[in-house]
Amino acid sequence: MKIASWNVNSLKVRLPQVLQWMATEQPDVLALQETKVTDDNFPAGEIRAAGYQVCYSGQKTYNGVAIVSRTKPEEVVTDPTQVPDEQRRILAATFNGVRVIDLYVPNGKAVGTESYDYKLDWLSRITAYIRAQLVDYPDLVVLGDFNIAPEDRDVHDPDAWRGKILCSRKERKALHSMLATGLQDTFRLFEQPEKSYSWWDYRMGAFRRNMGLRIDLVLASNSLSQRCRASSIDKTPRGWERPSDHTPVFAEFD
DNA sequence: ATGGTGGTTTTACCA
Repeated sequence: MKIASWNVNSLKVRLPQVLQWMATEQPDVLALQETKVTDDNFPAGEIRAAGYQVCYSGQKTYNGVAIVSRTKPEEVVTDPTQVPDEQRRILAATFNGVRVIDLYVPNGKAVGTESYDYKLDWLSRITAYIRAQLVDYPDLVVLGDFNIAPEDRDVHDPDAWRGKILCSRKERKALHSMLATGLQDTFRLFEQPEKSYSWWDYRMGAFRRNMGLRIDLVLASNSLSQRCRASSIDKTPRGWERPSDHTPVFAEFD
């Protein structure tokens, strides 16, 4: 079972790239973030015409999550009680007995801002939700745009980013608390190339210069992670014309 | 040097 995540930064703009990537890579599940489309405008027809199922939770202009899949999404949840939030950032569904939670973690803007406090509070609440989900679903994947680089090796210039948004101590501590519920960062279960990143700013030729961060993660529950046989980042779509600023990440399970 | 790029029912804001 191949499970992928991609922050598409507008599904309207990126739908052809999503369909192309799925045709090539054949994931069983693809979690999307920043779809930026309301549910009544969601391109479900095009996705179903390509032979996939889809569920979604969106809003106008900002945020929005969706999961494209081979099999029908079951037990779909958009608003867990632990995380009251008008922003559309969470989508949970079950595929072949594997619980998948798609997250678009708040960016946080800058350390010390109201957005930063919202991010930390949101992370604390979602961790409570994950803890509860693990009781019901031992085979659990939590994936998406975490807007946190877990460690310095996930940052192109750790000294320049030290203490900044996406890298601050409190954000990393919040991610650690989430992992401590019983999740593994699947990317680090395997040997990986150095300087592997999943996001590059559109500005300053960041992709060309590989000035990136690894902030898109596929986490798997301890029991499911024992069946993980690969975890990778596919940089190819970031090099396409009119790309998202993120590239797909994915893990494969036996 | 506080810039720059891209998306959005835009002309300000978020990332």
